[in-house]
Parts: sequence; C-alpha cells; structure tokens
Amino acid sequence: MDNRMRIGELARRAQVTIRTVRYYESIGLLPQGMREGSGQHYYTEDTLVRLRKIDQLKKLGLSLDEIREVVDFYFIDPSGVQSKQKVLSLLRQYLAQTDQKINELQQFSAELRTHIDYFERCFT
Amino acid sequence: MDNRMRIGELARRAQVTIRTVRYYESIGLLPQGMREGSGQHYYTEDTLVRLRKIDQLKKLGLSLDEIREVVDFYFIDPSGVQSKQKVLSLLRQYLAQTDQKINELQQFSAELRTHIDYFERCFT
DNA sequence: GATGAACGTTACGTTAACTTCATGTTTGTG
DNA sequence: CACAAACATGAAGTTAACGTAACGTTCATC
Repeated sequence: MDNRMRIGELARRAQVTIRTVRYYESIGLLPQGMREGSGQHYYTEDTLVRLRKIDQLKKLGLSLDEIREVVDFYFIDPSGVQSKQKVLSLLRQYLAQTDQKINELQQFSAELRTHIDYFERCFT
Repeated sequence: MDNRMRIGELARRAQVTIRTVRYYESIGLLPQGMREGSGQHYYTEDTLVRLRKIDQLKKLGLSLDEIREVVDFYFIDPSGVQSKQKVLSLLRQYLAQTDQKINELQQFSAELRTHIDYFERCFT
C-alpha cells in the first residue's frame, strides 16, 4: 500500500477541508504528519481512520474537547494504560450521557410524530 | 394564579439567565413581555412553558433557528395553518433527521459498551 | 525549465449564542 | 423618603470551529 499521502488526499478522503486537518493538528487532536525534508507533511492510513472517527463523533454532537477525551480509546492498547479505573469511569459517564440523550431524542421523535398526525388529520 | 411575573422570576423558573430571555426576545423566539406603563416587562405562564420547551430542544442539539421552525407546533392549532403541506414536509424532515441521529447514537453507545468491556476484562 | 497545482504559514474574519460592562430607571421595603 | 434589589438598554467581548486572504515554497509534468 502507498503510505505517502499528503494533506490534500487525506482531507479529500475524509471528506473534510484541508483547513480542518491543520486545525486538528494545531490543537493536538490529530498527530502531525511526518515532514520529509522539504517541509511538506505526509500521512498514513491510520491518520485517515482517526480523522474519519473524529468526524463521525462530531456529527453526534460531541465537541472537539470531548472527542479528544474518547477518541484514543479506539486506537490505544488498554494493557498499557496506568489508570484504568479513571478511563472506565469516564467511559461509563459518556455511556450514561449518550443513553440519556437517546431517550430524549426518542421522546422528541414521538412528539414530532404526534404533530405530524395532527396535521395529517386536518386533511380529512 | 398570579400572572404578573417579571423577567427575574421567569428566568429563574426556566433555569436560564435573564440575558438569555432578552436575547430570545430580541431574535423573536420568545414573545416580548407586556409592558405595563413603567417600562418593565411582565410575562405569563405560557411564556414560561415555551421557554422551557426551547431549552429542552436546545439540549437535543437543535440550533435556535431550527427551534424557531418547530417550537410553534407545540402551541398552535393545526387547523389554522394555511400551508399544511409545507409544514408537514418540514416536520417529516425533522423526524427523519432525529431518527437518524438516534441510530447513530445507538451505534456509539454500543461502541462505548465494547470499550468498557475491553477495559473490564483487563482487571481479571 | 517553466508553470500551474498543491502545499506551508500567519493572521484576520465569521457565526452562534450568549456574557460582561456601563449606565440609567423602577420597585418595594424599612 | 431613602436605598438596595431588580429591571432596561446598548455596546463590546467571548468561545468554538473553522473560513478566507495573502504570500511565499514545492511538486510534477510538459
């Protein structure tokens, strides 16, 4: 596989802008691409996977700060972590929040259905 | 019931700041409280209910613009609306978006559970 | 070896949803 | 009536998450 990907290809394949990639690098959410002499950065498939994951989490409504807290769990090896209890409690916290939000959204969905029914009934 | 509520009480009972109430009034999301002579605004329970609904929808991730589009449906009579087809398609669009988001969140929830399982298994 | 597309860096601009500040008016309680 | 708490209004500041502009460098291909 070709592991010499520049920022343009990385951005295009992840469906984000170049500016976004650089912004994520600047805040440490994405690792800097290796610079090979000339000044240009080169990226790997791993970075692409991570970038896509970040984008996915963002669409769920997580802020970049929140994403920073959880995205590593997709890529790190748990056996190397010292404070597993802390990580676990963080994960459980996010799980509770997520499930709570699912419930609220389901209620909103039901309300929308009610409104739709009301309006549909007006056509009879 | 006492229907002479001023902005402080309204804000406090809806768990938002006074500034937020005024901001919502300024962008037309909340009706202006009636001014009784002196310049101060007085609000009703209806406004409080509306304000709470706005806050609830905001927590679901809707923007104030989006809230403006749907919040009226909680309080108006459908039979009085002229462009019912338009409203219906709008509501169906929000329903689809919401259900989509529920699905994605459920997937995220499952992923979180997987990670938690991983970490828990490390303690054995 | 020229030349256009892609890249790098710095800095200012933008939008949403407010907050903070400044300053003046109204209310209500002792 | 004094006086603090609550209210009104306007303008400027804030944060997140980038977008846009300006300007110089590098890559690749003809």
